[in-house]
Amino acid sequence: MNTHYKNKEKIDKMQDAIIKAAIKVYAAKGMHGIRIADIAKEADVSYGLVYHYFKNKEDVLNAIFAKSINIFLRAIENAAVQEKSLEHKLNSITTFLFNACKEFPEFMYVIMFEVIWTPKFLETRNFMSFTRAFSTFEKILIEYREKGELKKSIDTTVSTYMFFGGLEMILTGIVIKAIPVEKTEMFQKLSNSFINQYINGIAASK
Amino acid sequence: MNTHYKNKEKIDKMQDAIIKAAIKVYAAKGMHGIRIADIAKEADVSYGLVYHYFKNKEDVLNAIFAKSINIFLRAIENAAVQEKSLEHKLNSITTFLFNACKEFPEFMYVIMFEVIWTPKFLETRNFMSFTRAFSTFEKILIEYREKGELKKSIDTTVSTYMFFGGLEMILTGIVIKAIPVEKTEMFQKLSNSFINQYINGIAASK
DNA sequence: ATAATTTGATTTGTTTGTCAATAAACAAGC
DNA sequence: GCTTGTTTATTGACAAACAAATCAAATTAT
Repeated sequence: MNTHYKNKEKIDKMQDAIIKAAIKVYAAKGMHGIRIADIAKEADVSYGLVYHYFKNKEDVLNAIFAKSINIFLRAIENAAVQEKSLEHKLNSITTFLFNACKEFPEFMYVIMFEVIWTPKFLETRNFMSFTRAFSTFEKILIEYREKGELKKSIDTTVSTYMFFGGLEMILTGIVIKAIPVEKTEMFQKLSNSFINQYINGIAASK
Repeated sequence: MNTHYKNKEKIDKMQDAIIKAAIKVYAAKGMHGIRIADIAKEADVSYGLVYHYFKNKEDVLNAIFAKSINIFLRAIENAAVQEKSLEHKLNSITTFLFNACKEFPEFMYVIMFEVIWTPKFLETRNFMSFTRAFSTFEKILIEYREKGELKKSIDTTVSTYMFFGGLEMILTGIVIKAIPVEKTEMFQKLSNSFINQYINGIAASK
């Protein structure tokens, strides 16, 4: 029984190491260019060992997907529950993602460029968790609209998509270095600008 | 001389037909799954003929990319020049893209899911034209900010990314049918909601 | 008759997934 | 705590599968 646990732990560790390597390769070569041989090399294990821990290549890819998507989910659902004001909730989500961009750029790269928009992904139940995130967010908006803090006229679906779309595009800009971020404070500044414009719009107030 | 012209025309037509087929295959199988054999079949030509009109597979992909990206560019740069008010400019861009979604969903699918976020794409000068579109848009915002129609405090880079990001996400939602659009009028409604929220934000006015 | 187009079978190259051999980890008996 | 047997991890060479690119032959247009 004790040994059982140890084995499972070891297996998990090894799988994780391989996935980590796979993500690195993925980020460098993309969905198409990724090769088991490269993953093995990056993980510093033999070719065959990858097949000891994963059934096949698809299995590896799915593992990447599954691991990736959970980052998003937890951040959003946490924020939905934990924070009090709308602004705090939004800030909690964006800050989390901006930090992830800063700390695990390769990881975020994979999530944003490859995982989300892959046809394979769109078919899996990973996608379901993605839409769940969207609807969790939309519920927050609806709640605050009913409280009177948001315009009665807004289409919350559109708002939801705008939030994630806008955020994703900015994160993308950062990851591909189209938006330069020299100092760490810049992240907070970007995050604030984003939320402020999202809530208040860009038009000059009359 | 005359024959020369005719040849060029014919070649263009053939290349176009193959690209069109390639886009269809691309939409169905993605960057990874696309095979010359499938393209040939879809275009109803022999395998070898694809290699008569294109140097190799990469050449075909590049042709897809190049063709795709121009749609975006023209819409944006047209709007920048033609329309008068900011709202009209924005509306011109969104309407164009919403219509494209309606009329060529496969095409838009390829552009949004595959072309834009492919590492290969990010390296090419296709990407340059993409950033050019962004900066064209940003210039519009700066112009109207100076006119006093937009808040002095906005970060125009963030606003630009929010616009394209939000728009892209909504278009994505439509293409993958996460946002259902039964009637054609819905497109206009979505487009209006988007622009209105983009300009005025979501917060209730005090 | 000549040139341009079109074909698909063949070659060439690459990558997956298998497998038999080896090493390490572990448990049981002495 | 040492020996032996058994299971599990690890290796890399290899075969099978697959898809790209080539090319000589056939067709069609001029």
